Amino acid sequence: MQLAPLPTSLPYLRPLKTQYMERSEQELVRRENLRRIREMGIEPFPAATFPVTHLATDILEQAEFDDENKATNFGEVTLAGRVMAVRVMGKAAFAGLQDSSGRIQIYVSRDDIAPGEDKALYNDLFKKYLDLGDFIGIKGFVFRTRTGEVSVHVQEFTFLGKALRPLPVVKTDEDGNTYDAFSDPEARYRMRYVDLTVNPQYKEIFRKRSRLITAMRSFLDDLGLMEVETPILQPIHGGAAARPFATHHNTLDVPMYLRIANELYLKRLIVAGFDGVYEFAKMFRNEGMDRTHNPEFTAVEFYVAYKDYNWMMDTCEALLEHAVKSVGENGSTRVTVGDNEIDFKGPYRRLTMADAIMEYTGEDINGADEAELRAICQRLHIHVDKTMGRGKLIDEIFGEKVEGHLIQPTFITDYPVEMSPLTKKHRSKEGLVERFELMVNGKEIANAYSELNDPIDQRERFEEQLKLADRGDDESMPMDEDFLRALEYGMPPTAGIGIGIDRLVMLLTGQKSIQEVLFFPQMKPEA
RNA sequence: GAUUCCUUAGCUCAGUUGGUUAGAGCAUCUCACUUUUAAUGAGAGGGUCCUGGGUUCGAGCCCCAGAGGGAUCACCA
Repeated sequence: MQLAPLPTSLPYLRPLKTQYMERSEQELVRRENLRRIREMGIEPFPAATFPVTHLATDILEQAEFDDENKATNFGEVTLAGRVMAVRVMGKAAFAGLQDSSGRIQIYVSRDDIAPGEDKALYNDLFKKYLDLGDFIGIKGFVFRTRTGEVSVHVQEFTFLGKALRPLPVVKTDEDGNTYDAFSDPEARYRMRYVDLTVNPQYKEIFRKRSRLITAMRSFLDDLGLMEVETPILQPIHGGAAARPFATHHNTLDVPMYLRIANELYLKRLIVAGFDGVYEFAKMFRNEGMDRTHNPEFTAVEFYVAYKDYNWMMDTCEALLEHAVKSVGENGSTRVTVGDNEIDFKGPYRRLTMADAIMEYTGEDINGADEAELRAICQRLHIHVDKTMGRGKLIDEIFGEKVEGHLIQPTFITDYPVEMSPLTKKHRSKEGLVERFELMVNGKEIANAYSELNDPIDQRERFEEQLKLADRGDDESMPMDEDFLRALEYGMPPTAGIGIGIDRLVMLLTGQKSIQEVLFFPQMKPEA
């Protein structure tokens, strides 16, 4: 039995290189300021709750003023956040206070915060020992400056937390031009806490992501489905065609895999007698990384008994329309992606794969055998190799010539059986299965089928997959005897779907890279 | 995995044909300033030029290898 490596050799426990490096001048200054604050008898990391009453943005949006520029609809306000800019002019100063909602200007005058003889609170603490990035709390009143900027006149201020490292200082002028932006993607992704502090505009992507998931969840709840959790650590990695992450359970001394899909477990729950289940699930696939692939990604899957893929198309439309409304501007179902405006209002166009290929290439693949498909590929100048079977050839034609044209939400239906080992055979079309994918902006957003519930057919499909594995296909599905046993106990007809959350968020927020919609995208370890 | 580009101060970036002690703005430090707003004015400090080799009298710059990142392509969702 293999021994686990020593914990200190694990990359994530290795100290960052910067800990060994000499501290920069600015870091030394901040540590000295920290010491001075303690010397004044002030705790730079206080424990007590700070009673915030207002957010910056609420004041900026709602404040109304009298003739003396004092706010009429705000009394005493208490805010907390980071100091992001300071402009000291002798005995008075302006600063930018940034909280979770945005940034508001505060006005600090020496004799207001230090009314007695001792001016240390202003001269030392505020002017000298306060650094950009420090957390403070302020109490004061809302007013408008000579130049018209809504500000808070500070009467009391409280130190709430020291920043020992300098934040990048991003400045924006009155024309909206940004200077010294913290823009290096590597630094942004590795230090998302810095990124979202100095580039708060990116927070909106994650707020939309959160709203989208909340909306989908409430839709599925309203549909009567039950949210469930299924294993992430699995003894057999089933439910999709992908290479898994392998790990090992020490006590059981067995290999385990991080799930590449949760489909087979959700179907077991349909067997168990739940009429509808859903799961927002992290999936893990040990494959390439690029701007549309992260090793872990999120999908929502749901399975509903006594339904078929036609019902699922209707439901998918309704779900997406509802979800996009919750994220879009003013409840709109439309989003602008590059030069395209995409409308998620249903119904969406429904097109069989064969009809789609006919429409965009003029080639008829209905009833075409492998040799005829190869001839079509040659006419269309599509590169193929000998290992490709019928299903793969059709998939190539679709991927090369059709997919990219499908900008508005479009259901592509009726896939070749070879590509779909978990899907029920089509009720009337030989060689096809009852499957659809939803294409939006030229990319797949959802994948759904009438679920295969015939255990004998399912076993044959697994056996076909094993043959692929023997030929060297390392993405083929392994046999799952327990899943087959479950089906043998009987599963009702069921419709199931998986919707990729990350790509949907990318679409709805106009992001070209999946890294922009993940808080902590996977990166190589820092050197 | 392939191709290609990038890596210089805390941040954003210059850096000529290979040539003295590597520069700028912001940030930092000192001083002045009670309604400023990319605050301003005066002065100062701050560098593993990604790493390791090599060529050369001399390398941030040229060559080789490596690391990390971006973009494009292939596979996957």
